[in-house]
Amino acid sequence: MRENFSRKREAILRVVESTKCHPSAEWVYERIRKEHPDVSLATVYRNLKRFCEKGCVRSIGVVNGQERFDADTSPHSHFICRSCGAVLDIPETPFTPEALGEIGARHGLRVERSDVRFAGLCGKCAAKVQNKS
Amino acid sequence: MRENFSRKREAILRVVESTKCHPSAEWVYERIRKEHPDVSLATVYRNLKRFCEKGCVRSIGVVNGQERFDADTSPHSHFICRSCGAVLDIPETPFTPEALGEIGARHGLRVERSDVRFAGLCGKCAAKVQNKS
DNA sequence: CAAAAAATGCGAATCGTTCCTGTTTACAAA
DNA sequence: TTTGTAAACAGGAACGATTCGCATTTTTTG
Repeated sequence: MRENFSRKREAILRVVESTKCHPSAEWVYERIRKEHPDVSLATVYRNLKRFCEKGCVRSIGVVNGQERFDADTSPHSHFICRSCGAVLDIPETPFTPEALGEIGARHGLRVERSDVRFAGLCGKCAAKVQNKS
Repeated sequence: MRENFSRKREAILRVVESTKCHPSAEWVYERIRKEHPDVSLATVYRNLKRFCEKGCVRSIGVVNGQERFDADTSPHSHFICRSCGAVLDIPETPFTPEALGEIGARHGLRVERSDVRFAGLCGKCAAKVQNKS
């Protein structure tokens, strides 16, 4: 049985789950308003935070001043284009849970997770830069 | 010959270079004011941004809402304590420049860098949690 | 030293996010 | 169906980090 889920909460989760663009709160808000014009931005923020706490959504950190979210909580990394801000999934994940344990032991820490962010230019932006010669 | 360096700019860079705490702009501001009480917060921000552009300082991203900086630009990773927010250096760096090239080729991207963030509890905070049993 | 360029201080503005408060909704018991 | 209660919500105010605008000061150049 699913948890307590109000209509709007469910709609917000569906929006996050239905995209691979790693949306910001604002993006989710714009999108949700097409179906539910009476949802407030505060509700989007509240629920995104709640989903992260419950573990069904993951924050992938702040990109250009906005926090970005991902409903795919399986292990994977991200690439961020420094030109257009796009966030793409990258399957490579260098550290196994055991490796995290070893690193933690070596430094006297309890390492729970690792996040890898690649940065550079996505295909489109790399092409644009080329053409400016 | 070093670049154009005003007195205050130099002082700000020295502060960043003199700590391993991966400071925020606010931290640098508080610290610099002990020697130069007339430095403004805007100048700290302006110069941190400039140092990042010049490459002599690196941003290590946003931690608890504040951007954190590191004057050690050699390859290394970071651990962030989810309880106290401390940022520690971790020598492990899983991707060589060649590996980044390969990953980029595989996905049609120009991958320029990778940043690894470990998260969990630092020694002190792990101990505190233990004691709460 | 004078003129031009660069850097700064300070307060206002911006922007993402969170908080506050009165209202609405969901759900269970009567 | 009505009533009571807790959770969720809307909307706007508040907040905090960062940036901007512009007058003033410092540094550089000739």
